[in-house]
Amino acid sequence: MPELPEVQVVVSGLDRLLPGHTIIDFSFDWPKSLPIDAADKDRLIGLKISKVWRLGKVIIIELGDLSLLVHLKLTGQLVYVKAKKRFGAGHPTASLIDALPDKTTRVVFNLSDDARLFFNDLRKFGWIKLTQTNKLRQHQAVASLGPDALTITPARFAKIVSKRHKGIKACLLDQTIVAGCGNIYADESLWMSQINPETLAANLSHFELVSLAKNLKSVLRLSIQKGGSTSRNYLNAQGQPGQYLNFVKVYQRTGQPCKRCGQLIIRKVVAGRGTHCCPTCQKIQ
DNA sequence: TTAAATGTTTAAAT
DNA sequence: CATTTAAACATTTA
Repeated sequence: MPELPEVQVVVSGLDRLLPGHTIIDFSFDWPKSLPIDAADKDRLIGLKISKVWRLGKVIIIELGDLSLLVHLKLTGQLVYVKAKKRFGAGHPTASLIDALPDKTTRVVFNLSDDARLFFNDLRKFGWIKLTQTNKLRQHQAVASLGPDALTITPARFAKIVSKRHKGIKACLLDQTIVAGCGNIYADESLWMSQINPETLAANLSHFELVSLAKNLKSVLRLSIQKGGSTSRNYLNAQGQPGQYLNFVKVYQRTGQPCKRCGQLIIRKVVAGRGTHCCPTCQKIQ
């Protein structure tokens, strides 16, 4: 999925498009994508969307007293369609540009003014859950999230992370430590700060952790500015695709030269995820 | 055919 | 209790 920048891009776009629309009805063909019962379904009909925002990677569509929580996981997308206008982002598949619904469509919301919102999810890991807005932060999906990666101060990041006795990449991916970072931006920020992803967080210097936090924040901001990493088929409100993947330093550049020293980028599994790094700059082995 | 894919949760082991 | 690892979820593409 979509990490923080992609989620932020979706949220910003939808927050300009969805508020004011009422839910006329909706359907879903995969109950795990929208696990609600008939009573909950009735409660949603007729509600008006008030705003769209996020906590970590969880998208929140507020409908007054109720809210929908959306997690895109690895391959989820949200696509808004109204007449010829289309806005969507998430995993790069043809679903963002071809006719909808398609075979990855799990949920369709029919909205007022002939608008529709599609939740597509090829691998079916994503979900949409219903909660009361005033109990939002107690919902298990967001209750344990750490401070947001985009706004945490480098000093606070260093203080929190330095107490952890696990690998620094595992820390970056742990949403209870910092919320929002995922595999791409973990690799990118670790390369920028020249840190070995397997180093124990507690063994890193204060300087290194501050540097890592600064680089993580700057790469997240750059990606948001470029429309995220949905390189293929993401369309912003102006019909422009996400450009961030044109700027990656290590992610999916296995075998290509390091942009700092020329050594070939390697891939290894760290914290259970494919990890891309420069063996020289990041002192691997 | 095998590996890997922008994520999280859970069980089992250390 | 903290951490690590593997597996699970489900599907497509290289």
